[in-house]
Amino acid sequence: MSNSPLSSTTPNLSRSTFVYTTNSDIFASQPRKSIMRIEDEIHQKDFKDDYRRLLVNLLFTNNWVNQQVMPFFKELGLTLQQHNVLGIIRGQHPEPVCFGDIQNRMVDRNSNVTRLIDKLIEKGYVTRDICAANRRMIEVRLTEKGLKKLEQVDERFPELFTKFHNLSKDEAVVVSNLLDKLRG
Amino acid sequence: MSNSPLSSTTPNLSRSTFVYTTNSDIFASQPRKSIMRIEDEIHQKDFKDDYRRLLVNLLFTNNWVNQQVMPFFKELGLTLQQHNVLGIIRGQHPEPVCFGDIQNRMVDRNSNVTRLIDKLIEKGYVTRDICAANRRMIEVRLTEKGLKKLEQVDERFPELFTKFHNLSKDEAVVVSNLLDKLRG
DNA sequence: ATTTAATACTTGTATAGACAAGTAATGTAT
DNA sequence: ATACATTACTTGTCTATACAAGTATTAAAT
Repeated sequence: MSNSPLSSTTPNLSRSTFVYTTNSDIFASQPRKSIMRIEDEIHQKDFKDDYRRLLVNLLFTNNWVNQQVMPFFKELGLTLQQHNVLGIIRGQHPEPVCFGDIQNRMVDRNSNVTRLIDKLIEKGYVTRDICAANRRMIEVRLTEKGLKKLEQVDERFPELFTKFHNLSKDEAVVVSNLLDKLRG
Repeated sequence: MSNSPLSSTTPNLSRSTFVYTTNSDIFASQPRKSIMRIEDEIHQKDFKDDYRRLLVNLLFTNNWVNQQVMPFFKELGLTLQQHNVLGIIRGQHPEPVCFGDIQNRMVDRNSNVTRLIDKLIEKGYVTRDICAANRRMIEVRLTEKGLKKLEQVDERFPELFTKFHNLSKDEAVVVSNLLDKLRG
């Protein structure tokens, strides 16, 4: 290696000694799983502020979540947003849904509903019609094909959730509730 | 309103009755703050699966976090990623850092370091030089201007963290640790 | 010494996100 | 009835992301 202060090739293996123990550890045949704390992940010594650590952890975790979720939906020929929208439309099925309601119920509300629906029409999963009662509005309906696709996703969902099984159900609930509280 | 099944104009006010209580509630002059659960946020009745609720909550919370954070950095003339990179470079200052190390330490590792650094050079916050010892590598260094900008951000950080004060410090630590555990 | 492989960064492209401006339909006020 | 405002969706533009292919330099193998 070079003698420069740069050090790109140093292997990225500095795992923390911080370990979550469980009662059954003594009997475990596998070595205890060490957890990569956010400080190690991004090579930062220590966060002065607990809220700062939380912020960075949320951002970092989001990237991790995306990496778990994106390939899952990609295999199924959907994006995360497209699946989200399909699910919303199914929630009202066989009644139609308008764009505004889709927008309000979306997880990512910055997404452009018009263009998302365009994609879903291309794929044959939904239809769009001008609403007779209010011609500004668009009625979006699920097709048979769209319903089938959603069922196909449902079947494979458990497989996706296993990626989250590092947390117990109770812990998952705790995180969810605290995230609700965080947003206020 | 129209008689169609569409209902875009129904006000979005269906707040949950689910409320976090504290010991001091009895003495509080303000009404207790009701929390918007993820089910209410996205108008979903109930999640069958705790892990599914967690997944949706993580995705939704990420959007919320971005909305808190983006305007903060925008006012300072930076993006979140640009600030992240500047911070990494400062971590080594006055030694240079190469692209690979920046990549490894970034919160969002999908970002294109080349183009991010280009932006930071445009703004005069960093310099880039070919590493003499290994001419494949680039030495990135912070300028005085870059250092000043980071200090300016530091000064205003507490203001950003107040957005997270719906959680106590202890709760923030709990969430952080559980997120570490989630990623495994 | 020359080929082959690996490393470190660059560039291209297709898609998605952020944000503002635009259009058409409807509601409201006089 | 007409003008003005609001609603609901559309379009444009700029930037960012995801992913793949490309270039230059160095390391390793024979």
